[in-house]
Amino acid sequence: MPELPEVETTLRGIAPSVVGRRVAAAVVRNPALRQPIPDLLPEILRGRKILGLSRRGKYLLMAFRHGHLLLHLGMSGSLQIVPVGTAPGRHDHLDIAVSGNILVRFNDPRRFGLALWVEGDPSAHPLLRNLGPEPLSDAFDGDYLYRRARGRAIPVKAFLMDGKVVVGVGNIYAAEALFMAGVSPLRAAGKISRARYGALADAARLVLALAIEQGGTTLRNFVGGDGKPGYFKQQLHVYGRGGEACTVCQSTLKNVVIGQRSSVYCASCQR
DNA sequence: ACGAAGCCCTGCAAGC
DNA sequence: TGCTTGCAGGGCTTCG
Repeated sequence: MPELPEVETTLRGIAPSVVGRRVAAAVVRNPALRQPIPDLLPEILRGRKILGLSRRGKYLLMAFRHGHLLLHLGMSGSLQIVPVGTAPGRHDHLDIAVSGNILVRFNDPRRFGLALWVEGDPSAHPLLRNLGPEPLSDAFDGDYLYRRARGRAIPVKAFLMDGKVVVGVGNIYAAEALFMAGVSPLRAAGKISRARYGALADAARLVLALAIEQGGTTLRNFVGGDGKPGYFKQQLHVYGRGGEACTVCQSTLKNVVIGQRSSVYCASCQR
């Protein structure tokens, strides 16, 4: 499931092959994503030059002179460069062929993803304008989290996964960051000290940076833009390990549900 | 304003 | 073996 590191990995894998090239053709096979892919997308993109590829949270933005293609991988989506002429598979919903015989293919079995055309300033788009800061930017630190948590009663894990607070921290990395910082995922967000938020912000930053370095976490069959799997999974301490032994103190890791999400933590290391 | 719950969708694993 | 059931989950929407 793509979280920020996986989206970043995809961006880095795809960008060198597409930026500066022109769209030769776009093909929509199944427009029924979270929101429908616009009917006119192929016409909008044809012949246009891709000026850049960037990321905001888990959204990818393909920049053109007359607008942006806004992409989201949902929880099962992937973008890959495939050889031109490769037969499309069952969930290959969108192809973007660019000059130089390069094909970018969007695959998303669960169709929680998104491919929208945005005119004007993309940061003003309803899906982007309320997003919190990037976790790897200077705007994200312990003081920021502490300030935003004033008066909040929700469990800190749900707080950390709220895109209005900070973008890109999904279920995997929230669990890992909380473990690393020694903070219980169940603790009310408003009842955590400034110092502990400092540790938590550092942990989130570290775990995300590490995961990006490793090419993301491969779960199920995530692959980056270059088709290679990520290697971060081997370093997960708590995610997906409920019932197993804590890597630090050997206690049995607990499984709880927080905000509809399964959450694993060590009741002894995390307070 | 806040927080909890519901919804979208399909692959996979577990259970019968 | 082949069916059914339940779970996974990002992020928006709805409800209280």
